Amino acid sequence: MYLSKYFLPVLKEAPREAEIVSHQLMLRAGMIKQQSAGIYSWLPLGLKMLRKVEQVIREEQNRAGAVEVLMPTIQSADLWRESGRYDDYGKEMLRIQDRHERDMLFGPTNEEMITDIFRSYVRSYKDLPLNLYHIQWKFRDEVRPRFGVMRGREFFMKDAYSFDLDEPSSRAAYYRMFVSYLRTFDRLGVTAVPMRADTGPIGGDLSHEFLILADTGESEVFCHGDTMKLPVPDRNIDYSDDAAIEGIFKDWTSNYARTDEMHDENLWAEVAEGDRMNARGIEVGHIFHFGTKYSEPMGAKVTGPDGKDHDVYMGSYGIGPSRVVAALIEAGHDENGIIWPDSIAPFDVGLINLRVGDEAVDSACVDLYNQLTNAGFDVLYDDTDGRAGGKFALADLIGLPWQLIIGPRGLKNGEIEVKHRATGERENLSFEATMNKLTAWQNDVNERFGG
RNA sequence: CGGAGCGUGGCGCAGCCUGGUAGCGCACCUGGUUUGGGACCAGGGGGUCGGAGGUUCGAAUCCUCUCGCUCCGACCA
Repeated sequence: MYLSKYFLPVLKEAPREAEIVSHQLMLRAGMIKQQSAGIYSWLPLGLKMLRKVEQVIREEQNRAGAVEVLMPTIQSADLWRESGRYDDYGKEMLRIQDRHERDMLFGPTNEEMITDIFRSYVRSYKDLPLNLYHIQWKFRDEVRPRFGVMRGREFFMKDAYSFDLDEPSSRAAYYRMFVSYLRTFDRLGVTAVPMRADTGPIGGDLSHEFLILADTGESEVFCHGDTMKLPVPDRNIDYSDDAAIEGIFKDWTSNYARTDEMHDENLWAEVAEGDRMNARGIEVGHIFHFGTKYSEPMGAKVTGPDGKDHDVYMGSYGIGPSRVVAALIEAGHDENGIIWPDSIAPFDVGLINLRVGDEAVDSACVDLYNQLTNAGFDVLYDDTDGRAGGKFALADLIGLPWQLIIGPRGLKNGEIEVKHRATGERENLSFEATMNKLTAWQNDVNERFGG
């Protein structure tokens, strides 16, 4: 992408209303624009990140055996009356009427609708297990939206729903999603820790939250240090091996790990002092196992091997990609701007032309741009007629992993200045050495984080 | 929903207390000089001061109402 043809409206100063760093940086980097309290437009750079996060989540859901659907944002109130939640959900649900004065709502979640889909088609236990998910905008009319897209009213969420014949198989489905979340956050290049969670108004008896660790996180995290050292299963994981999956779940949940909400000082005291880890985190995922809470009132049954009808056991599994984007920034930034993880930056490389209009520099940049693009790199080429300082500031602000700086001075020696955003390391390399370095990096990233 | 605060060119702010017809920095446009870490000179465009009503000869400024936004608390991916 040529910067001159892109739409990247950066701000030198952060708008006053932005208090936390991710919100400030998202506004400054031209990723989002607020339209109303808790409601945002996603501009090209922000959308690019949102899509990348979404895609990682999708790949890991698919790998774990979930099947993607897409349900509408607008739902009929009737479904919610069946489950009893139309009255229970309260003011957080945005209620609207259509022209025929039918009661509708902007979906805050989709348990009812997915249960309706399920009961419309599935009759036999032979069709189970089934896990359907979608990635769709949700609306919750929060009393107090804040922190940019971190707590918006409209937000993007991946929500998966599992259906099983009985409780043991339903728990197995829960464990699969648990493990899939471990892999998802690992691929997103962040440390996310599962914590035992309150099941809340949604009900159920088994629930975990996943928190991305960041100093600026809202939740206080108490966990056993060993949890941080556990290996995340690699891409060859076999999700059909229930015992192995349950083993991973047990490894990750045997140690104490809770947020301030569920914290128990007595249990915490039992953790050896040297093992206690106290940190802050941002909740980005939440999974629930809730049995027949919705299937029973809504009549979602299958015929079992015994020839009788059984209410299906369900669980739901959410990750908010829009919040994840903000959390990545909270977890990775410095005074100059964003530092994206290697695995999930909006572009791989920023190519900076220090002397636009100089024939030699221009053609060197274009050649390198084409070469990199052909090699599979996503490159943002700063071909604008700006000054060096401004270009460097922009590159640091949007936080691409690599900056390739080409100007007349270095070009005389056939060299490019190669800067790594995360470490600040810079070196002068030949064009060939630059390609080799980036290719090695790309291979390493694919190896560690690739699907 | 309780408490606090803020709305003045695109962004950041001053002016308000003590009414006199809107200003600064950045950004933007034109010309020129520059060009390796947010240049300089000259010229220029853009705001009915969130909205409505009131007081007054006169309102960004005082009064009333209203809308929007932010922060703290209770709740949430």
